[in-house]
Amino acid sequence: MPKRDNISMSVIRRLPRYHRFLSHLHEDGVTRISSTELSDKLGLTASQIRQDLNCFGGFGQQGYGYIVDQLCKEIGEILGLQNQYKAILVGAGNLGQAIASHMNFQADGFTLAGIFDSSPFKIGNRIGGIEILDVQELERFCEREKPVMAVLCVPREAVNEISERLYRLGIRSFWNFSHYDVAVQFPDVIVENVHLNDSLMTLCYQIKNKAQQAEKES
Amino acid sequence: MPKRDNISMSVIRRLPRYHRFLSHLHEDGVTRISSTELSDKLGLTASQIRQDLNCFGGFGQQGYGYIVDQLCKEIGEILGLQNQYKAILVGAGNLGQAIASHMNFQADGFTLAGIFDSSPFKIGNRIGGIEILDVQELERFCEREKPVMAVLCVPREAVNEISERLYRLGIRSFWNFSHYDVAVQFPDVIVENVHLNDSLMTLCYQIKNKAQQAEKES
DNA sequence: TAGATTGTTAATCGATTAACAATC
DNA sequence: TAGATTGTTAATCGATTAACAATC
Repeated sequence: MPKRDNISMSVIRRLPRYHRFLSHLHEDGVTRISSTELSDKLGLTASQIRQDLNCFGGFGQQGYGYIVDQLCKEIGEILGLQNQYKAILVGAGNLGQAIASHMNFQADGFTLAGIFDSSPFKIGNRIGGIEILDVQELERFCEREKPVMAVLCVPREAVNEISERLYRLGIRSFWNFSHYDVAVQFPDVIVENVHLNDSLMTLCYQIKNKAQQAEKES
Repeated sequence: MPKRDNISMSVIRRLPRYHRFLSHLHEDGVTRISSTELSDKLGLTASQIRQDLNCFGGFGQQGYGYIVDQLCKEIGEILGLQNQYKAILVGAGNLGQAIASHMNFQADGFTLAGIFDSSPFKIGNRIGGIEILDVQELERFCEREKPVMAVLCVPREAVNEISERLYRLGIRSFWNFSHYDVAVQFPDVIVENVHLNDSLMTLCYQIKNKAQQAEKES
């Protein structure tokens, strides 16, 4: 029940953080919080928090603040975490295996339903109770299970081929860990990129920049 | 040799992507490119690309465009990739191991100099030629090697303790994979967060939102 | 030179912050 | 009721886009 229709990605990207903080507050037994207190903890302005929340509805009470538990649940619903969208993971290398075992997909709105790799050394192994299947099984699996999202942990050379194949199998959303941008041209595709290299380079710049600033001041 | 001093993070975060595309173009034997061509490939405006680059200098030639190879190197230098900052990784669980073996730190401006864990089952093992050391060795190691960056792959309960300890050992920058925000209060700390859960939740929202839009239209 | 494309200034757009009336 | 804090409108700030003169 959004009040507005086009919520900007800037707002959306802050919601998981709100959700996380609120769930911790709840765990710690905090029952109510004001936008000002929350803004202190998060390093944002109270104004921004109220603006963000009011994109979706008036969750607070004037003169009182927000009920932690309730607000947390509301944000969870806005994000759609209860949906448990069916996902598959393709590429059970180092990173793929780590993602499969380390992430709590359930808590983030997904169910990991299948893992695929092409290496005979990996096929048949299990990660967190899920068997690694041959990529050749993709077609059969997708027809039966109809997953809606694919985690891409394949090497960059394989990204284009595999993403197009998955598109043909009805998958319209990708969580992409490969070092290259998914190039599926179809307009109805959602891609969330996790470019670890880009993130690391950004950190490098910040370090370099700080050093330069310090140098200049001396 | 930046022309301006305060480059916004919006600009910085686009640089690694430019760098990546240009290095591919270079590999593919492309020698020159115009901002318009580049903007097509990247899904940005030509204006934005020229604005971004001109924060740092005039790297192009009027009437001609940019020399791919040269521009790529310039961006690499802006990012500081040649620095090879010394880094350590703390927490050799699933994710930590994957990061250590999967990432090419060298290409992104860093050298991975040490890996630390507290589990006796892991200490002594090697990841990509680097031995996993006991976290108790941190003090000795840091005094000797003076790393400037730490990759945090520890569970959330440990983040605060470990980050403060690393701060005391002179580390001022963190690449944080733990599900919680690094809370080091000191102002001279640089934190680059990789919140995989947040990313996944954002993807969940986008899927939910698209489904709702489709429903409304029917 | 003519054509192309940059570098840069000005205009627009969107996101954040400030202010305050509404109201619990 | 008085005090507090929201929801919301208006003001500001920053980032993106458009336009064009400079120049290769």
